[in-house]
Amino acid sequence: MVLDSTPFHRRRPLNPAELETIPWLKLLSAPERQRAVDDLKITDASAGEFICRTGRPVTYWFGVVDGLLKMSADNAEGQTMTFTGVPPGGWFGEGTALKREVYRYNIQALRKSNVAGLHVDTFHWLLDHSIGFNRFVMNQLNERLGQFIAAREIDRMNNPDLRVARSLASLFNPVLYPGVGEVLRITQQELAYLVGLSRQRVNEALTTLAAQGSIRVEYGGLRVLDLAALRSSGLG
DNA sequence: TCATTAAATTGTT
DNA sequence: AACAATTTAATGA
Repeated sequence: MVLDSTPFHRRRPLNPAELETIPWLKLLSAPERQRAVDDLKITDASAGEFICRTGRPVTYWFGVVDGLLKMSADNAEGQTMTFTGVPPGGWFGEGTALKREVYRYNIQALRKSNVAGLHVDTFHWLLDHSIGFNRFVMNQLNERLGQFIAAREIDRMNNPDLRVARSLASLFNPVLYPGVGEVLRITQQELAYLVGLSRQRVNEALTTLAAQGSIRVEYGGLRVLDLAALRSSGLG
């Protein structure tokens, strides 16, 4: 295993199409955007590769341009607990970047992904200069708080169909993950890793949800038909 | 561009 | 966990 905590030694500038996927860029003024674009870098992460690890000092604020990442942490018993998946359009680590501390979780690529990074110094410069950026970060923190509260409920649920439904609803969150849109590119195996169920059970749950009309199962991905139903199914 | 082959993903047991 | 069926990606003419 490599000592580097990020694959960012292979970084390169972003092309225009990749810049388009970054939701907060359009909230900045021209000079602010210029500064951000000058600093932004992108890299390929192969499946299984770590973007950042627990305990490493914060160097970048990260965002998913393409692919799928997994956020997890190791507990005292040495077991890995998965918090959430991070699909395209998602930016994470702002809490840690704010405090310039160390990463409190591992971020690992579930499959070959493109990950963009903004240096933590530029992150702070934007916080000091851009109201639009501050709004974005505040909104982001608030939305994620709601997501983690929902995640606690998911953990308590014993019904696998509901677990899958709620986890999917999180991944389809248009505020946190604006790059996802109608179709989420995720295999049933990847979803199984995130939810903590077997692939067979996930397949069964997806079939049930499809029969209810809230999603459609496609090869290599899922299409959301009724996000509200995913969020509230099983509440009566 | 098309046909063939390999790889990935899904559905089922 | 293993298997067959299906879909996509890769290859090369």
